[in-house]
Amino acid sequence: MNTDALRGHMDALLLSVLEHEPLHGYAIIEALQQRSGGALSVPTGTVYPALRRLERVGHLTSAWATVGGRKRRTYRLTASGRAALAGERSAWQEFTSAIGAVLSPRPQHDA
Amino acid sequence: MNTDALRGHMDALLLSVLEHEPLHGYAIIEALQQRSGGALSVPTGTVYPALRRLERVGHLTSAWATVGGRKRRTYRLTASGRAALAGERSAWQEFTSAIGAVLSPRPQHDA
DNA sequence: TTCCACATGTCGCCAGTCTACATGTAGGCT
DNA sequence: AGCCTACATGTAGACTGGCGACATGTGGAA
Repeated sequence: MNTDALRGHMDALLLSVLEHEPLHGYAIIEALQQRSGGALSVPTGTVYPALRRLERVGHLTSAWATVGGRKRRTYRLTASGRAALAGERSAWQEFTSAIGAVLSPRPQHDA
Repeated sequence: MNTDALRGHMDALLLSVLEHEPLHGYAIIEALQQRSGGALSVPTGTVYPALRRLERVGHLTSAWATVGGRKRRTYRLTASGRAALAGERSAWQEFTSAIGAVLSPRPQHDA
């Protein structure tokens, strides 16, 4: 799976996966894959820039850590990020219900 | 509503709205708006090029008609378009379930 | 020493959506 | 007559953001 249809929903995904625990980029990618049952394979070229963008607008903060000799940049939700997540969730509801309403197969109208 | 998050789902919307009856561009825009309960306002600059693209790849055919002195280009689903619609529908299912799985608020894990 | 998993990052491409503009008819209202 | 709105189609160009490909480096196992 995984067309470029994710467009516009990446923020929601990233914020959601960071809701309960701070994670670093690589772990975020794995978390997305696991949570979606393997359906989502988000490439690094998408995730890292997106994380930086979310930090730039204040929805995330980051901190470096070294674990086992590996450098990680760990991201954490801010209050603003939490609010944004709530907004993304309701936007997602509206979005799916709107598209779903159009897409749902309706029986051929019979007189 | 209506961000550019429609990206990648326009084809599905257009094919779906044409499933049971041929329509012309202007009517398609109105149909999308009605079916979505007013949520979708797709601009002409999106719809007309998209229709032409779908015709180019063989999912639609078009024919001119004059109704009340107005020229209309009426689009109709082809067999290929019907197949594409089925594909779009199942892709939409997969898509929403994948994103939904990530987005759904999960309770804070407590020991 | 080779290879893979871990880990982060950038650059440039590109598809597709949107804004704004251009064009024209029909019909109602004043 | 003149104006406005709904109907109807279309294009050009800007913008956006996800993606593929590349670059870099560590730790550990074979």
